[in-house]
Amino acid sequence: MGLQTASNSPYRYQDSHLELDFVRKQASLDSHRLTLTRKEYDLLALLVENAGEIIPRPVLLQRVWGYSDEIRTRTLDVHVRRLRKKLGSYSEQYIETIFGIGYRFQPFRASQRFAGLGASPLAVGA
Amino acid sequence: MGLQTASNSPYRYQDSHLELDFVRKQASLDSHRLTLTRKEYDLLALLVENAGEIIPRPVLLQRVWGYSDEIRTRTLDVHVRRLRKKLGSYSEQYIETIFGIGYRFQPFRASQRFAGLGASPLAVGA
DNA sequence: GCGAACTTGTAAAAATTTTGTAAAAACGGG
DNA sequence: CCCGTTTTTACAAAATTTTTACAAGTTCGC
Repeated sequence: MGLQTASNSPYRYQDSHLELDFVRKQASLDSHRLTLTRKEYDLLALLVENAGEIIPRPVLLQRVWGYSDEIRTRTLDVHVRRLRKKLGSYSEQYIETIFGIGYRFQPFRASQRFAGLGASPLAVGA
Repeated sequence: MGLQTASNSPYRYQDSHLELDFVRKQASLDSHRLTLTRKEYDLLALLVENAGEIIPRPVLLQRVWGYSDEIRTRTLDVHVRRLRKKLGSYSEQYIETIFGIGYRFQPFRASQRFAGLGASPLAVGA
């Protein structure tokens, strides 16, 4: 055995709609190639690599743009918007805005169910 | 491991219009001999050998010209242009510009590719 | 609930970067 | 020298990125 499927390779992300190849730096949505600019890809890749986790704005600006905390810019918002556009109807589910903090990528879930009865999905610790 | 169909030798590339003989270092388009200069051939051969893969500009400049990353030159662009000219009407399909990264040779296809992400070894690393 | 202060969304313009192109200059073997 | 090849130059065109300006949404104190 020892077979490693594409879906659990560390060089690749895959869910039912979105696919990312971190080596070739390419993404596809529903088996259709997504044409992303460099910055768009970098941003998406960083979010996807940390799927399920909130990435604060300063961290995104640091890791994708190399910006220190002092710089005031709206380019992150604009890039998020363009990414969402290219993600089409899934964008709302994929890229989540954490107000006052940053953004979070969530893997696709077929049924947008709330996380059971006990734990609130809003418990983000911020 | 890469399958090798019987019709293809590693010393030769062939699709419905373009043919390259890596041993004789000759190319032909629609069965008509292409007269390429040495650099033109080297560039085309490198692209074709990695068909379907993006080759970053620094890699092309290194492998064809021996240039290190510091050197600023436009000779790659000029050579790509001359290659495209000699490839005639197919040039747009064959040699693709990956903005901000490099170039990619695509084998001729009557209908444009639909596939998502294929697994392939050559790293982009840009 | 209301409103001020702050944050994010959005569209469009502006700025920047990258590539395309033509032509001239430089190179190099014969 | 010649002549074909290669490289540089200078500018145009294209693509990307950032900024700007304002709309819309959120938080929080009162």
